Amino acid sequence: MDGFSVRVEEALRKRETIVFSADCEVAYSGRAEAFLPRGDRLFIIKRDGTLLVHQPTGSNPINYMKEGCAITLDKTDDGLFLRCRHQGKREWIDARLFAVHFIHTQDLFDSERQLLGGSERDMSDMLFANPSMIEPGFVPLSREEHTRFGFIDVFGTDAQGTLTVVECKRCAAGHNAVQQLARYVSRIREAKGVGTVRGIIAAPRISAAARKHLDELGFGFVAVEPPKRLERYKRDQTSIGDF
Amino acid sequence: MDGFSVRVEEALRKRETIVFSADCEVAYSGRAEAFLPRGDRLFIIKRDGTLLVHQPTGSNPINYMKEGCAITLDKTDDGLFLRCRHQGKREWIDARLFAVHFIHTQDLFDSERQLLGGSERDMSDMLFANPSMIEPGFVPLSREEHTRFGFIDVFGTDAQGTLTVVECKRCAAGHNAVQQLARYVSRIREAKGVGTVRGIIAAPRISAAARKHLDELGFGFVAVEPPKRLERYKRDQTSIGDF
DNA sequence: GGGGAGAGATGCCGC
DNA sequence: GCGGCATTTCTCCCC
Repeated sequence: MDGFSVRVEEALRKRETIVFSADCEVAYSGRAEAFLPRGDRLFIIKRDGTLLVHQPTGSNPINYMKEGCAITLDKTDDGLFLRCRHQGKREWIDARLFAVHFIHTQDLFDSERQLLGGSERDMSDMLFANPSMIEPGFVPLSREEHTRFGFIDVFGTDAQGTLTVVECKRCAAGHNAVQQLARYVSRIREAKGVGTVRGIIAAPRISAAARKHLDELGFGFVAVEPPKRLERYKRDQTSIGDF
Repeated sequence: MDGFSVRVEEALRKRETIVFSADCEVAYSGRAEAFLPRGDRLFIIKRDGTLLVHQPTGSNPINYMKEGCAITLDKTDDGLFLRCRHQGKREWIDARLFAVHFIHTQDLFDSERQLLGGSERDMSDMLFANPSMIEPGFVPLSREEHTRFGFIDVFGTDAQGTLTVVECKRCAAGHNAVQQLARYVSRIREAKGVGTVRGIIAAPRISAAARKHLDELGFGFVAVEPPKRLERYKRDQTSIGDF
């Protein structure tokens, strides 16, 4: 147990990644309040002051503290505590460690960022470059624009020259998408003094309730799948093998 | 490296928790597409078929697969690959492992669930029990109710007997909160044929834009902090020490 | 299983 | 810093 303290404190000083498992109980206070009774968990401490506590199942940490928390070990008469404080956010986690099963500390070298495709951004790029996917005669004017009316994915004119707002969703559109679209359209109507501004949702699909709402407002829906532009890139990566 | 394969395969068979770090590159395809170039990462595999890939900084996994994926090791002429397939979701992750730095496998015992307080649910419970926090004369009729109008946090009558919908937010209220409230109020007006249904947002604060929208619709705002009911509970827990 | 809404949401960007 | 909005959101609950 003492060897554990020494290793943790040395690794914290060297800003190494720390992984250990322990029989423990955990308390959290901050934006909410939580208490986790005794059991075995996996702890991860990163050099940026991130703390993760994982149970043996589930993809999300049962407790966590974001980058920038101060972590200390506190050996008291009541036992050994791992204390984690986030001064800026007035949050803290205390874990009482009844027994430590294993520990590993290591310096990890990684300067890479992940390349990501198929996002809503990629989708609006695709529609901007291929406006006929929205409808024949559509002329895009701008995309991904932070206007004073809000953040509009694609903005343009239809075959009749009518101003048209396109709201993209990379997955099924719901109420939120309809309400966002309605907000943009009504603000542009007001601001431009134009009675006829069209609204279109572009998404792989739309929920029945949202579709009903959309129809009532006189807006349109276009079925569009998000692009997967990385597929070719990855096929060209011989290093990652065959897919 | 061969010892690594043996340990992983034995741990997968025994459904133990597996932790290892490796110099690797990672590809993902599913809801989106991603590629992560070579670097050191920490891998966690849980007995329920969860895979997490962590970089040395940041609180979120850079790659992950939820519960239920099939994990295999594949030794090819191109090198060693960790392959993770999620048949139901048509998602996969392939990690090419250039070098493994350490590995630990262990069976973890944990049957506990976390007790949580300070949620929106706790907030509406508090307002239901203390209706004067909304306004004098407010009489609550229901809370957290799934009605055919939607999910209404607190529903009741004001001092004049007017039907009133209260929408709770545990943090700052924004546009969504105003739109939710407007939707509930208009549906109840329609359904009951009542012209006068009031709407109130109860939250710690409200954004300026949302407040403007709220005022235009004739709705009200009440500043309320979410309760922290676990504080006393945890103070009573002598086992977790002194706060 | 789909839809709707909350979450200790998180993260990003723009003002 | 706040605000708005996407997210491989995740999670729960109800229909």
